[in-house]
Amino acid sequence: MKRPLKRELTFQLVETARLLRAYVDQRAHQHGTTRAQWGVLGRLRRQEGLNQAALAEQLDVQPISVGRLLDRLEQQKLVERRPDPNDRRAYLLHLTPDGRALVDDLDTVRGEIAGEVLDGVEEAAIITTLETLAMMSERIRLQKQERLTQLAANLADSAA
Amino acid sequence: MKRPLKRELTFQLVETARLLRAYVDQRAHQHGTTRAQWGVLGRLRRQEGLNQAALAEQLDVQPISVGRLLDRLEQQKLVERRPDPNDRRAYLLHLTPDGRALVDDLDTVRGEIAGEVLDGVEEAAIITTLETLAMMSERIRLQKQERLTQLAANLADSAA
DNA sequence: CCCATATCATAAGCAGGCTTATGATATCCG
DNA sequence: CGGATATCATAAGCCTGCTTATGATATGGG
Repeated sequence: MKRPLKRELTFQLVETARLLRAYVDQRAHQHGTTRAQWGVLGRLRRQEGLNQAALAEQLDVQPISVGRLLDRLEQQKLVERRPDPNDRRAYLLHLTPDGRALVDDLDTVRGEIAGEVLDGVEEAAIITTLETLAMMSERIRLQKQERLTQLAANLADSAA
Repeated sequence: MKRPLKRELTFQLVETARLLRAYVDQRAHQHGTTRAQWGVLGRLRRQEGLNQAALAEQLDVQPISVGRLLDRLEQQKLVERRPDPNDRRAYLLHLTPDGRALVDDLDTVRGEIAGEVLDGVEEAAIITTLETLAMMSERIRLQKQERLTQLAANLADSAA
C-alpha cells in the first residue's frame, strides 16, 4: 500500500500547483499582467540592474524565455533595458516607476492569496508540508543530476 | 510570523511542482513522448471510447488543446479517431496497440518516479502533505467559485 | 416539422516554456 | 598580440496552454 500513496502525492502535487497557478494567473490578469511577468517584476525589485542572462538564471528559465517576457514588459513601460556600459552585448534591467507601483500592488495580492488558500490549515501541517516539498525538490534535483552524469558517461562510452 | 510561512508554502508548492513536471517531462522524452501526451494516453486507457469534449473535461483542459494533442498522437499512430456512428460531429478515441504498449511502459516509469522523489520520506509526512494539498485544492476551487459569483453579480449590477 | 439553441471539433492568434543556431562581443591562453 | 573559446541576446520553430470565433450537426420547444 506504500506505492500508491507516494504516487498519489505526486499527482496531487501537480494538480494543486496547477490550480494555484491558474488562480494566481486569474488574480494577475485583474491587474493587467501575468504570472510569468509578475515573477520577473518581483525578482527585479529584489535585485535591480541584473542582465538578462543573470535574470534567467535566477528564475531558472532559458534566457530566450526571459527575453520575450522583457519585450512585453518593456512595451508596457514597466521595465527598462539600459545598455551595460561595461559590456556592449548586454543590457541592465531596471523597473520603471510604473513597474515599481505594480509590483507593490501585486505583493499585497500575494499575501492575500496565501491567506485564502491556507485558511484554517494547522501551522504544524504547513510546516510538515513545507519540509516534505523541500525534501522532494532536493531529491528531484539530485535525480536530474544523476541522470545527467549517466548520460555523459554513456556519451563518453559511445565516443570510445 | 504566520504570513511568511503560508506565503513560503505557496512558493515552495509551485517550485516543487515545476521541478517534478520538468523531471517527468525528461523521463517522458526518453520514451519519445511528452507529459501532456502521456496524460492523454493514461486517461484513454482508463476510459476508451471517449469523444474529444469528454476527454478535455476529464483532463480539465480546453477541447482545442486536446484536439492538437490528438493530432500528434494520431500521427504517431498511438491513438485512433473513429467516427461516432451516433453523432457525425464527433470522434470516439481509442488507443492503438502501440499506444497501449507505450502507456504500459510509462506506468512503470510513473511508479519509479514516485519512489525516487519520495525516497526516505516518512509515511506520516506523506499523509499530512497529501491532506494539506487536498485542503488547498478545495480552498482554491471555492475561491475561484466565489470570484465567479461576484463577477456575475457585478455584471448584473452594471446591466441594471 | 422546423427553427432556435446547444454542442462537437477546429481555426486563428496570443503567452510562455523549450531546443538549436547565430551574430556580436569578451576573455583567456599560448 | 591574436586566435580559440565562452558568453549575451536573439531568431526560428516546436509544444501546450488560453480566448474567441466558426462551421457542422443534434436536439428540444412551439
